Amino acid sequence: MTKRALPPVVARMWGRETASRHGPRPSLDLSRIVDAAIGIADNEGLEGVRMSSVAAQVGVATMSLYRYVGSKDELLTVMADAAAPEPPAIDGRPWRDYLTEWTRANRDFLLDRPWLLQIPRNTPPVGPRALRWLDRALAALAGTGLEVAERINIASALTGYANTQAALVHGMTVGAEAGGDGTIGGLADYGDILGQVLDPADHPELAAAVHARAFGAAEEWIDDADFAFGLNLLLDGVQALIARHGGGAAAG
Amino acid sequence: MTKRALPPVVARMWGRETASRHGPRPSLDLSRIVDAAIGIADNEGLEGVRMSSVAAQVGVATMSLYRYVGSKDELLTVMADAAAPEPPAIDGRPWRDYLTEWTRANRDFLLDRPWLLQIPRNTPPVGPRALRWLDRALAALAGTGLEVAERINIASALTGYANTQAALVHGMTVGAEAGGDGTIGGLADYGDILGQVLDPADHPELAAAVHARAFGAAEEWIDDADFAFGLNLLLDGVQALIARHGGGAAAG
DNA sequence: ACCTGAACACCGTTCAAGT
DNA sequence: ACCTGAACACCGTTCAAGT
Repeated sequence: MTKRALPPVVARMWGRETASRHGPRPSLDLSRIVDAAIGIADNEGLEGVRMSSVAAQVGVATMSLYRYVGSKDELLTVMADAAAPEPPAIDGRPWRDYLTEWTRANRDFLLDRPWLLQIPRNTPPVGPRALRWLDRALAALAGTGLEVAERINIASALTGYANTQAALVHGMTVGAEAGGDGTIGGLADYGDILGQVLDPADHPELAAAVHARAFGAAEEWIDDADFAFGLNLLLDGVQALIARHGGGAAAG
Repeated sequence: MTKRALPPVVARMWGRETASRHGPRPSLDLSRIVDAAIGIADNEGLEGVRMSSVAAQVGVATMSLYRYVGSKDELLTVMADAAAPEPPAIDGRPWRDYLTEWTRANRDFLLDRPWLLQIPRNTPPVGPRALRWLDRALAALAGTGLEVAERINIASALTGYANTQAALVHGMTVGAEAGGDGTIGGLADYGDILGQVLDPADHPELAAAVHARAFGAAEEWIDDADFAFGLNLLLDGVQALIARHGGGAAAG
């Protein structure tokens, strides 16, 4: 309410830095730094992103970066917003069609840049990109008669779902790689590991599932069907809610 | 299928270390180390967990820890499993009642130990505790006629939801604290920030929502109602699925 | 086989000058 | 006001001995 000063990271993400009056002009801007950092993360993963490597990439001394970013954490926060693509266009589609694509696109860009999954998000969305994603989801639900708070909750549940799925698929796909030392190398392995480790007395249901090779079907376990399954759970719930409201166009 | 050797972390989590034949007996075991590390994380947050601080806590040299843990990352992985409580007991309750409590309990222990949210999970669950949680969810759905794969997917969607919600609530509650420098200090701030930053042309729906003070209602925005809302979205979806299967006891 | 001290490598960040 | 080199602090991990 009280119009407090914006937190520094937020100000920077929106280009709201108080412009400096005199003295030499800056030789960089934040977006060049962020793009360089994103490029490094794409190529080498998040561990490749060091203040020194980013600085080298843009051709300045490491220290110069601290003119543009308060800390490495801030840099990561800004990267996380900038690395997302624009949300898909609505084009007048019914809410369910659109939100299906929206959620899928959300998951997909996380899988394209799995290092995004490693950046801890301690706040609700504040960056322009993330807020544009939220905005589009709200717009898609505009005709449904749902209240704003409900629509926000739905969008947040869907983002959460996209995140969870991306993390799961990524964890299964990559397996033993930089970072998680000697972990799991795909689904066959996973069932195998569970089989070796489970105590039927302690994990009866799982032991039965493993025995029944529920994890053996491997390839199709991770594919799109599972994603659609959970997503439709959520969207069915939304649809039921809309119906209960006696609301607008509950097309699908 | 091929009964590969267990990844070292997994072996350690399940106490499957190959016992050593002769020479001095170990002066520690993994669980003492892990408990110490958890204690530190509870008191000081995850940054307080250093190999040196953990070693000091158990009274050995830093280097000794590497007898029990391959790396700090491994230690974190083991901590993440050990820090979870046991899942709630089913007591013959109908699936919907139980899964509601299950998901809520899941969120709650994450909020009790928010440092768990910071530990990146690159794999599906492999620890005994996490697998017991999964097992109980499968058991609760046993009478519904759903297939194992479906039940696993449901459990995974629910854990994901618990995680997302915990992260959201935590991010909103703590605000400016160690780690996320000068970020958001609660919901009033959030609405305020959005108000300052949004461009109505670019974020029309959100701008309208902020204008209508959809974020101003503050206190109740984050409370239990929102959690229940999204959860019921999911559970309604599950219920619809069960009904479609023409399946068992869809009580709840 | 287990424990340990010293040493190394790496990296984020502070500081005091420079222009 | 912006850039920079040197230096500091911190911490995970390797190594070579010790028992």
